[in-house]
Amino acid sequence: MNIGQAADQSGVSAKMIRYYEQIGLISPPSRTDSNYRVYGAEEVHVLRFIKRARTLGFSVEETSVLLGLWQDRSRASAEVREIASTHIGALETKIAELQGMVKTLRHLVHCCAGDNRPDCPILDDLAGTPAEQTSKGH
Amino acid sequence: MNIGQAADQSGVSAKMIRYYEQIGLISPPSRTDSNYRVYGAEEVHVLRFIKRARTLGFSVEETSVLLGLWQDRSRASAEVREIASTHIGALETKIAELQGMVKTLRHLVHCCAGDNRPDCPILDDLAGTPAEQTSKGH
DNA sequence: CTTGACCTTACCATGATGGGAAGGTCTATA
DNA sequence: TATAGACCTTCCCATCATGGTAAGGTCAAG
Repeated sequence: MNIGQAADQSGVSAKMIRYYEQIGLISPPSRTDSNYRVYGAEEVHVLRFIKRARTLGFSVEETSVLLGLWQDRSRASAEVREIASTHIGALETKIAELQGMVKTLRHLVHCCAGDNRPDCPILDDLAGTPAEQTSKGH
Repeated sequence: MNIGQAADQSGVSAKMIRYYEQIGLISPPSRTDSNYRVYGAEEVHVLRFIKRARTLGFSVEETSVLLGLWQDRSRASAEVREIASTHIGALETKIAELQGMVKTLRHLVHCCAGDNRPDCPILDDLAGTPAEQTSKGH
């Protein structure tokens, strides 16, 4: 299987497959006489594992650890669980931050007439003119 | 005021102030004889505007537009409102994505014993062994 | 044998930020 | 006054994950 097929079957672009190989996330595959990379079902399986982990928001670094645990028969599932739990915490922090932003913006949009008058509470708030903290003092 | 004081008062690092100047987000300040950048209250005000917009998740590009609207006396507040609304939509999409990830991970962690047994549903799921879609079939 | 779709490497770009080096300047203190 | 140390300057490099492009080799079908 060439890199293009492997990309199609795994959902990882050919570009990224080469990149993952370069940074050592996956091992270099064998090559044809004409220097084409050759992949088999096992490699595609690994790539799908990577794709799934990335989709779940794990960094490449974390994915590398998970991949190592996956391929290590003597791994402790507690370790995997801990990585996942930590990751959930990070995601929730991020969600809370974004929700804070949305809340503030919603308030601002609500207060903004949206017509052609140059008086705009959104800009006033960004400029810090009224109270510096709009979402708080509501 | 030197760049260091401006950084302290605006919350934007000196490094980023120079960067914003370089990409044209802010105009070059005057300089002392010894080539030091000199900032006043107005410049700090602009920097705070930028800081606030960035904190709210606006990209530098969007911030640039908002800054232009802020400084343009004939601006339409409808335009600002639209930018903010679009931004809220993008943030909410992102939040939904992250929540999807958290949901899947939660399910996985819940199913993972967390002891030393090498059987780990998290890794199984990442590998796509069971059903490819864990968060769906619950 | 040509055409077009693939593959290879190598380099550049993104966005927003940080780090560091090499050198100039300013201020306080010994 | 000399010197130390805290600033400032520019310039270059790194991050993280990904995409693009260019120049060239290969393969399969017509």
